[in-house]
Amino acid sequence: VTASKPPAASRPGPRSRLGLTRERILDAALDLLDREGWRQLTMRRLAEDLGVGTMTLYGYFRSKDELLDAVLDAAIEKLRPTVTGETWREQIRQVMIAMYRFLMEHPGVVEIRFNRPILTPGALKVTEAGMSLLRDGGFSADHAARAYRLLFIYTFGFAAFGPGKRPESDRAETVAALSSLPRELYPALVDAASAASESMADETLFERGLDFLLDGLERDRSQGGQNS
Amino acid sequence: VTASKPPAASRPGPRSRLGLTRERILDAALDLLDREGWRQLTMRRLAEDLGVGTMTLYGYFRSKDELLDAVLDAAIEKLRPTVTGETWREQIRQVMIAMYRFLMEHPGVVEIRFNRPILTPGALKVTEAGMSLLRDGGFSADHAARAYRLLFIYTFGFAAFGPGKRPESDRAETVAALSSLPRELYPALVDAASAASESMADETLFERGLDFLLDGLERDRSQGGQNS
DNA sequence: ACCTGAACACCGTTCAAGT
DNA sequence: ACCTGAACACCGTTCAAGT
Repeated sequence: VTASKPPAASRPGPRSRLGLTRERILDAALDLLDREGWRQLTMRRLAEDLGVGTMTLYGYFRSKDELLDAVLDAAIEKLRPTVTGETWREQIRQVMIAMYRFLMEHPGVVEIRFNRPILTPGALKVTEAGMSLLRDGGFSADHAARAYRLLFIYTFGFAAFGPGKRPESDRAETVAALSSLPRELYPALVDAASAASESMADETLFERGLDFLLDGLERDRSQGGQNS
Repeated sequence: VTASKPPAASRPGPRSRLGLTRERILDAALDLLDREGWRQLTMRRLAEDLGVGTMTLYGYFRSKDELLDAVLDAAIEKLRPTVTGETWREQIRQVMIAMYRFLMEHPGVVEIRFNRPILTPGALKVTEAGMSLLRDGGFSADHAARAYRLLFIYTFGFAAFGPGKRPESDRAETVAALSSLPRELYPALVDAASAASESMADETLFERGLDFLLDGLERDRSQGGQNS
């Protein structure tokens, strides 16, 4: 939550005897997070992966919270959307799709973000980029902030609650469970479950919703400052 | 995840010597969840609140996971949207707004749902209701499933990542932190932060995005089965 | 039949000590 | 200066025992 922590540069960590650096710890942490999930990312386990004593980590990060913030920041640095579109709409669309794909590859990032807001430099950079796209596209500061927030929430929400987070086997189980429900009680659900197998790909659904939101934002924008 | 657990009726728990029932436990759990959050909801703490030994709870629920599922199910039972609209659009809109408000009042529900999908009877009932609204409105099984999923994900995502989750003091802090960033690095962000104080209310933003999605769904529907 | 304390295998973190 | 084991206050849950 604190935006005014000592930046990484001013707090390089110890001059390690073990070849340990903040960066190496963060890499190992993101690895563990992506491979085994949020629940397995413990200080003890991470230290074990690195072959050091648990408490050694506290020489590089004051607490697990600080480490998690740093993991997020380092991960987000890897999100560098290539923006080639010509209109604000194409541009922000590319940004959001890149963010969605990024979050799909790093589900742990969504989980961490879920528990607390991120105001870390890397995250701010992304927000700044998106917002300035909108400003350049003719949105007022106010309007741009709302539009970005809406798109951001949508994208994170999709990454968090959309399908595709779980492995394929889980999904098959779910479809099977739904299909076998009593049709008297859940007619619409059972029908939908049968149709679900050949349903739209997740990313396609994401993009469709995204386009709906962009349609709306575009309409609002061209009508000038609407309400509020 | 399992949809075929023994329903509550067939597993009434012990004939308590302490006046304890599944229901009383669930009430206490939801209370604790809403008041102190997901992290405080521990078996030990819950037992303490109820004035019983920790292990007593395991006579009523096989595990914490099973208890959480039951908490969710009980909570969702309280979500009974009053649907007075005449068109599918008005109807599903009312459902989603009711869901959003419900989730705002019970943030813990979002947190639990985040960690695993819910296929509990209460949750299924809500889905069934929403889906059949759409079917009645002329959506195909396939189309209705996708539309509902999109709206559901949006609503949960907004409840999870939208503002308003945290207390007002946190938000003020955030705005202050953003405003004090170096304007050279984050011009759009700083501008937006200053404008943010008089920004749109959260629920208004939620409804606006919701309407955008509904606009899109309506357009698709009247154009008949689009792609996929 | 219902309830429970002790114990086990885990957490994050403090503290005092090692080199 | 860098690293760490022991210890503390927590988890969920098993197990054996109480009534």
